[in-house]
Amino acid sequence: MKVLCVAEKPSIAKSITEILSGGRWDTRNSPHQYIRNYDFDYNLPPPLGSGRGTAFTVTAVLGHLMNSDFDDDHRKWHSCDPFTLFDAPILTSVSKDLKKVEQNLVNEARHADMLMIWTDCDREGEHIGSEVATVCRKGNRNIIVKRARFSAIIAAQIHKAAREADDLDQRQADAVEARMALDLRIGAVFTRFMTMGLQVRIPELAEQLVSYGPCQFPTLGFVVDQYNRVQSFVPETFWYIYVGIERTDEDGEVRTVEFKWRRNHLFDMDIAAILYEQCAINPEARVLKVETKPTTKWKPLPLTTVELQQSGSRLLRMAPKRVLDIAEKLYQKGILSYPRTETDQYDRAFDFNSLIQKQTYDNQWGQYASRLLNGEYQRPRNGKKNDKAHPPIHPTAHAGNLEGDERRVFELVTRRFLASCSKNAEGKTTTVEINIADEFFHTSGLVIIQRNYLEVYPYDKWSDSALPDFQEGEQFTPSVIELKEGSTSRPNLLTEADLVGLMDKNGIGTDATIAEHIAKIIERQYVLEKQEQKTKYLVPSQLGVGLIEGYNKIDFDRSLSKPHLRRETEHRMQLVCDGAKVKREILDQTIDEYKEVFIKAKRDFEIVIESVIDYLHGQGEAQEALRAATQARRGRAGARGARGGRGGRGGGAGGALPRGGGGNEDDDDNDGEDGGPPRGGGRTRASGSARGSRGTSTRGTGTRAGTGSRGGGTGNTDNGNEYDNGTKTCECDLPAVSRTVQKADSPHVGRQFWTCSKPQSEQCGYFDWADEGGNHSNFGGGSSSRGQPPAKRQRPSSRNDNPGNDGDVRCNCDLEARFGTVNKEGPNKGRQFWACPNNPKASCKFFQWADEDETTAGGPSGPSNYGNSRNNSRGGGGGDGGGVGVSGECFKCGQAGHWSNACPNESTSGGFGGGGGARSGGQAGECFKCGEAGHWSNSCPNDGLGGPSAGGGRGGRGGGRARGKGRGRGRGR
DNA sequence: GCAAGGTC
Repeated sequence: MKVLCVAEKPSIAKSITEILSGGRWDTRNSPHQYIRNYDFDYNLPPPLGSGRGTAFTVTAVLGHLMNSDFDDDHRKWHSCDPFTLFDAPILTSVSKDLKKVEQNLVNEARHADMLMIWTDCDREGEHIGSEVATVCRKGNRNIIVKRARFSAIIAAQIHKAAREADDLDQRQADAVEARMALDLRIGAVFTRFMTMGLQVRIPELAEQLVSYGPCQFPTLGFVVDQYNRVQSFVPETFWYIYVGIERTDEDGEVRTVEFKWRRNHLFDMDIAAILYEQCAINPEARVLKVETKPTTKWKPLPLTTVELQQSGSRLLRMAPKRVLDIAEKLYQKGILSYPRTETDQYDRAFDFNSLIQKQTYDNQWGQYASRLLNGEYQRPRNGKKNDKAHPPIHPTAHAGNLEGDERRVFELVTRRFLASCSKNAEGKTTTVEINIADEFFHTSGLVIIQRNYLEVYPYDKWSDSALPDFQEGEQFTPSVIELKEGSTSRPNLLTEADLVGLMDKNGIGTDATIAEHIAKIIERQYVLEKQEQKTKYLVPSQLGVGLIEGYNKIDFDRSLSKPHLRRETEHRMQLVCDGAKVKREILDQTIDEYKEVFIKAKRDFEIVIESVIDYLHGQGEAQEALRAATQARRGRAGARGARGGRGGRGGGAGGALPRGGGGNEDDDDNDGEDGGPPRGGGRTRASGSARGSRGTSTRGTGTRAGTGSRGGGTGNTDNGNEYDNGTKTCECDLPAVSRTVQKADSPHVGRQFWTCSKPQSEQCGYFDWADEGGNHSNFGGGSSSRGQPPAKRQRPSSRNDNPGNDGDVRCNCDLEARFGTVNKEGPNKGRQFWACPNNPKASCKFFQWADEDETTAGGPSGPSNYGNSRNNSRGGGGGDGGGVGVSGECFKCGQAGHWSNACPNESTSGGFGGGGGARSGGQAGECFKCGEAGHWSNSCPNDGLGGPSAGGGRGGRGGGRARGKGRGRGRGR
């Protein structure tokens, strides 16, 4: 009996060998330079083995073995109409550079009785496993194929996986096959169509590749959206009372202590002026409270791939892709752990000691490492993510001879590791509250008691700001009382770190591919990098904005530039994994939908062309602004013009985009270097001193929150901006505010969190820790109900805005149900419910009242304890207080549980479904250059006659959908 | 000349 084990990568093959062999094995080279074959005996008990020594060989592949492409008739760009690629044959073969890997498998399988597949336990791994099986059967038709499932490289699990190996899960492999086919077909169809369509019409683009991909386009969409947000921002003036007092501090130096107004600032100048006058007339201040509390600055969480890319980009100012590439190199050198991990918690048995020991030799952090070993060590915090395959990224050796960027990445990872093994920083915050003429003001100071992790982690800033002495009851007259004017400030463009966060949250790409997608849209010149002071921002190019704006003008049901289409694909893959659908069904359905999108895009492509031309050459305000925004870089790129590769770095020449703001890595308000994109448009900027202009509005108090996000909370996510852009939004759909835990006896004192901005009595109960990434949707976890091992490559299959749903209420799609409250006037107003989180088309229609026994609902699961945890986490009842709330009712009938376009109470049929019919549609067969049928553009007899007749509305699916647009985007100037 | 997902 001989067993051939195949892992997804050489490192895992080695780990498995070390465990199963008990440390004694022989090793042989394979035909491939990176792959070795390990031989040893293992006691594999019945039924799989005989219990006696079984000959084991462990080897590996290097990820996917096969690649797919179209057949010869369709591979060449001008050989066919792009539309035919929706249905053209796809050939799958072993990639050229992996032939030696294939050869090794065939050789080894020849002598084996059983193939045991040890690929990673996720969908992609299952598919790689099926490829391995296919190849091994070439060498041995009768080989028995088994699948070992393990969720961590831990001895007990690995032995168990070997003994209990079962079968490959064809459903998961099918789901991946569907994804591959869809990505190839859709990418090729749209890329060829756009490239050829734009090339013949726009001379500057004559050699430009204009690609479309289901990940790259939403990525570009994020950049354009934020650019538009910046452009459409209108600053608002506000007024506030400034109070300052000069005091002598402990060192005998006179300094001004500034007090903040409890009302923060007012947008109504008249009211502010009245309140100011009262203070000016009666300026005596009285100290109401002096309170000193311990405060903590939390050490960073263990490092994931996404975090590494974000913090590398932000702190080291390197492109995320470069950070990851370097980490990969360091991994191959054996000094960093595996750099692609979603895990931010360490296993219990993790050996911190010896790893810290290795760092004691460093001349920068060596001493600190020694101190950790001598008693200052504290176990790292646990994050919420665990891919069950790899630990957080950490140094595995000391490397004193690195240079340049390798050195910087290694230093970041190592300092982060040591910081995570340290104690939190501790300090004391003193808050002083005073009142002047019934207005309240406060100030606070910080005294750091123990820097702890900060000593080794200079990337986090926390500085002393001790206050002079104040006594409760003390009275004094401030040195300054002024009415000052300020204005809300423009949001920033996205940084690469912001974009990584957005993509991660919206399920675009995986931890390993996110950086590549960003690099791709830069390479395609959809996006430019713009250096402003220390920070590099992403500006969409004229081409990028032209494309996105052009497509946005076409009335698609699902925008090509938003994340929803990709999410839908993910969801359908899950349906295949769960057995609810078969591969063919989702392929047919998705391809039909994309055909429809394509037909529409083709029919209206003139709109896109004009949009691109407009942004390249037009004279409008928006066009000028964009030109100015990209000008600085163009100048640097010199004579290379629009095409010419990526410009280098360098000092930005300003450009027209106002304000960049410094990097936010130094932001003391942000615990750590994580954090999403700029928070809406709400930052405020003070300027000037007392001034007498008069306003007329009668706004209330508080910071204006700028553009916010997430549409109106009424559900249908087909259009608008309703992806997660990192701005925290509470259940009232208002921008959440950041606060700090103040209770001295709380274990979380000093920790920051997000909460509802309303007064306490009206709060919706929204809550989110600021240092936990703030993503309250459950990213994967047990992805399927069928008990598969957890996946390494997890991703969200849908959004869920309920902070309390920890997964115990699931809909029929096996997604975490969405929690909502009926807001519509009627008998059910205020009642809470669970519903399928999916968009209407894919919804399983699951619905369940939160206050009813779940057996009355159509739901499959829903343990009966859903009420407790939910209500607790939402702040213990108290009513929603008439806020906008999470609404989930149909527009037409007012009932919850479905959207208006799937309203069962609607008499008209609605016009969904569609399907079929459009396949021919008269779309195939015309030349791109002249629009005539019967020849392709490369042999166009009418060449040189001008543009194609892109319009015409030929064929296509008639019978349009009776669906309102309601897009409401635009610039809002 | 297209995509996205693995991996060295």
